[in-house]
Amino acid sequence: MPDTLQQVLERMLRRFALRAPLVQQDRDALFDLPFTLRSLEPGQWLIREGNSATNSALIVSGLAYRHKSTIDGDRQILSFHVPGDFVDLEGSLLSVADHTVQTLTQAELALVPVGALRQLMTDRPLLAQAMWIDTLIDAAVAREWIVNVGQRDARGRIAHILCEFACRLRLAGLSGDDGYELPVTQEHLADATGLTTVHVSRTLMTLEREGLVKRLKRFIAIPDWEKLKSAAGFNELYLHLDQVSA
Amino acid sequence: MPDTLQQVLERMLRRFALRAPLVQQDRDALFDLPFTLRSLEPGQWLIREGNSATNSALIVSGLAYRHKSTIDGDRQILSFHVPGDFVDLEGSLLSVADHTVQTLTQAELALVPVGALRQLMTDRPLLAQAMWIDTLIDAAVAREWIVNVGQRDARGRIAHILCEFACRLRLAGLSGDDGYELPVTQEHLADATGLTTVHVSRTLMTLEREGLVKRLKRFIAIPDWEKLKSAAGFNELYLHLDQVSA
DNA sequence: CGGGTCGTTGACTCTCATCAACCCTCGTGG
DNA sequence: CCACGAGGGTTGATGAGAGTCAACGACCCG
Repeated sequence: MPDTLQQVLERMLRRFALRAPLVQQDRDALFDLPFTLRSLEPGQWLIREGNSATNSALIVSGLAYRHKSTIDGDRQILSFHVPGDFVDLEGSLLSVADHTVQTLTQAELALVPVGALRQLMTDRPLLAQAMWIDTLIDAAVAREWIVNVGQRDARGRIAHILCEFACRLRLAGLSGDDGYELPVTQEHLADATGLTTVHVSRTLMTLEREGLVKRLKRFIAIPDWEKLKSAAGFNELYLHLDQVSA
Repeated sequence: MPDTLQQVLERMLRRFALRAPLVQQDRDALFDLPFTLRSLEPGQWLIREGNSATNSALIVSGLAYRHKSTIDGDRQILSFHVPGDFVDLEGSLLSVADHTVQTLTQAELALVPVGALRQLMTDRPLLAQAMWIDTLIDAAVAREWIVNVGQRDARGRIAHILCEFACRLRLAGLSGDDGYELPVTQEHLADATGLTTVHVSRTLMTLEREGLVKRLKRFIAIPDWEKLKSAAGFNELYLHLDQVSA
């Protein structure tokens, strides 16, 4: 068992223990889940819209994202996922996926068969509750994204998504104090915010000129967190951090 | 026990039974949940952003909606809820609400204390799974809304939300074959779609001129379902109807 | 009858999309 | 080692879709 997998599992267990009074059997059952490690190249599919899932995936390293396409081929990104996230837990409960999940970078995944997950959910209700909360937070983030694309202008949208990345990457241990590496093209940002790549570029330039962010390739530095937060109207309540770390 | 409550409960039980092999104890436990019936005027609050919930609410009659406000006072509506929906199930699992829930019309609610719900979730894992699926569908709808505000133009957004209402109100038994009563102001539609009331008005007029909808006050008739669907790019997959009725 | 809420319409403005050119970087292969 | 091409990012010119401001009309209720 490679080191990082161990770390990710332990972090998950700590997270779950915050949410319900787990007993030793819960811990055992969680670690006894069957899984296969898989290493994927950037852009490979985990789930395809219209299919039913055979596995749920725990991200060990790398990033993934979910998206949907409209009839006329426009893509909307629905969420990004970081190491420690259980992607597509809903796949084990819903018969058919309504969206697609793809790796964003090279990634290592622990694939867990949905059958084993369902069994775990019925056998260990407290674990099920803890996992349920993962999906609830996921939903809360989705709702904040509705606000993002529905109410904020381009500057606010980009600022907001940068704030969200800052929080979530820090929690995943992928961010230093000075900033973070964001392995995402401007096209991804555009599809996540409902803007065009051209306008994302302009907006990032503006944010940079205003001193709200600094960039070095895809490394994002945030010189003044409070200023960026207020440009974004960012309120981290929706991340439910009390359910994620102590 | 008034007649409609009985109907709503039975419909809920049938829905849950689709999702997990419930046994008699599950049914009993569900019906033994303590609750208080409450009748609310339009615009009253069920949940307030920043508070923690003491009850979750099963809608017996009437409509409700969830929303969030940005710093500068813009409101984004996140979802609408119809009779039979369990609103804010997440309130029993998350410590603090990240959004507000309000009645849209006069409504009757069965309020269930979160403690009893949590107990039910641990005692009856299959019921918990069935309820979990409610929240997963809710999340799936939220993701489709991201697509709606992120990718579609005004005409598509309004057409899409009208399609969604058509499906959901029909399932709730609130729609005839000719159309449905939509007890929603254009301001609500605007806040749900990220448009202004002025533009919603214009867009509805356009849809009407095109013959895609007919209106009589707030009654919406859809002369040609296929045409409206295609104007909306509507694909009902995201509603996961197989998990809602047989 | 008067006042409030809701919806419609017009005139004007502005943000963001579109189209297009050009740049940089990096990997590949001759 | 350099040429080439692809992917990603920046910039400019122009245009369209939606926002803003304002007036007015319809309806409902006290």
